Amino acid sequence: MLTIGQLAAYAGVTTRAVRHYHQIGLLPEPERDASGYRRYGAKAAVSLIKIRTLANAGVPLSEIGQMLEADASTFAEGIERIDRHLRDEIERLETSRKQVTQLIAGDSLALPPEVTSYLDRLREIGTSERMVEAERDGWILVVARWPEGIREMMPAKFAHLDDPQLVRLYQLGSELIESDAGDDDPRLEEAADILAALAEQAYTSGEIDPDKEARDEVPFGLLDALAVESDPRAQRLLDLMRKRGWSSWTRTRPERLAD
Amino acid sequence: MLTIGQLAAYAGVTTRAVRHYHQIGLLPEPERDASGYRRYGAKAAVSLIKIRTLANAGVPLSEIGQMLEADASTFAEGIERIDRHLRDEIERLETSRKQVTQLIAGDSLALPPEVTSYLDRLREIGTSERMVEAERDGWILVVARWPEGIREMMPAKFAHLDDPQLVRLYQLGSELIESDAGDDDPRLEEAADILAALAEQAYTSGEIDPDKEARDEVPFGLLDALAVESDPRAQRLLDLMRKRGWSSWTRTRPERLAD
DNA sequence: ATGGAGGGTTGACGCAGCGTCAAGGTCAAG
DNA sequence: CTTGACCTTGACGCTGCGTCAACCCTCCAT
Repeated sequence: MLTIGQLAAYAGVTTRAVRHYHQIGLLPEPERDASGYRRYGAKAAVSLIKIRTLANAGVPLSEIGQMLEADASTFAEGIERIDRHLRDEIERLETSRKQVTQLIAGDSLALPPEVTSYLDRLREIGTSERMVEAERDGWILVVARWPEGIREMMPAKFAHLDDPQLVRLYQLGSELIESDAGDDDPRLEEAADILAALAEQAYTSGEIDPDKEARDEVPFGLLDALAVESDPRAQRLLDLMRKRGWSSWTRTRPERLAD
Repeated sequence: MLTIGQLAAYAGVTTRAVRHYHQIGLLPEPERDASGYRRYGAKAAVSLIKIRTLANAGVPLSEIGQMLEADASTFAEGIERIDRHLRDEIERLETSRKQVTQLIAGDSLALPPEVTSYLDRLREIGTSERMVEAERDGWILVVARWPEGIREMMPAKFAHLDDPQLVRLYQLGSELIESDAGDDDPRLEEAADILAALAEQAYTSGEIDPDKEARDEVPFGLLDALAVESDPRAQRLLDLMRKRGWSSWTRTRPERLAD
């Protein structure tokens, strides 16, 4: 006759686990000896080992009881379910692992490689680190909203970097964000002019679909808000854009107000 | 400004999750509006998305806060840890899956294929189903104790089945276990004779190492107990073996009492 | 103005599978 | 007789939220 400790050791589990199985009725409570100790026979050891085998395989304890009582075909059916579940779980972890290894590269937290390359390009053209970080956070919001569409829009974004206007814009942004210039800095006007010009280009070339963007206002609002939260002077930039007939600098759609 | 529901929807989580992150201090509580509603800015959305990215990757919430604050090298180190953990987890599940698919074959619950083949062989030589089940439970105990050694001992076991004595023994066992014969059935004596002869053979041929087995009494005791629990008449068999100078039928070692 | 739908608020319990005290009683050995 | 290793029950803790409950707020249609 085994004590609970011996039984547990034999099956390679803790005594707490055994008592837990008793509590949930998975393993029947054995007889007690004179002093109230549980005393186990060999069948208990066999049962416990079977239980652990299924539990190690990921079967929830609540199902193990039925599985051990089931006939062959029901059992096989249960096994099938378990196996599917295990496959799904493994797949989930595999994709997690892929994402995690991408995280090792600095910016890629929550960002696909295309976008991190874009950020690296920004650094190459002299964009300041804080500006890149602001840009990165913006992309995080964009990717969260259009995880699929991101791939198709990136080539155009890269191409855009050949435009000296855009390069100048990032330069202005870098200077401003690093400086303590006030709301009245003339570079804000210059930035607004460039933004308006770029918006005009994009709009007339049909690159922007106002209807499409109208249906998805939230992210644009968030992007504007993010800019202002990152640097309050962005508010002034938004105002300047509105004066020029654009509802915001990220939501490049002419407003009715412009009428 | 977003409500908690809008924020949650944007990041693809539930409001409960967001509130949970507040509770544990992972996401700072935002300002409230006049009616006490939480109002979120864009930075909260960015933070929440970052949090979910790490959480989806399997990072415990308790570590995410530090990881997001950490510098690049500390972050990379954390990622490394996470990745190792993911690898281990995947491996664990893979082995579970292997075990589970083996379970589909009937007897293999907690048993390696060598043993299930052995059980199938027993069926072929006419061993009754209940006898096979008893044998199977015995093997479960054996495998639990010597998971490594099982592979090397099985060939000898298979070879043993060529011995007509052993075949007869399983036949006797099958008959007895299926019948309601009493303690005085002469077949018990016959079985004891065979067992004693086999034990003698094994002992003189050096197949058994008494010292080795002495160090590991528990499993032998369990096997004896299992037999008796499966069929009380096994007790009589044990007694008969003891009379013949063997301490039990599974623990094939001569006792001092035999002096 | 009213009522209902669909938000929001805090508080609390529930889940799986045990780990881990706490506060004792028991057993075997020296 | 003591000591240390075991046993007993009971209860809380952990992770990451899900799910009531009971109530308040806002907006829209009537």
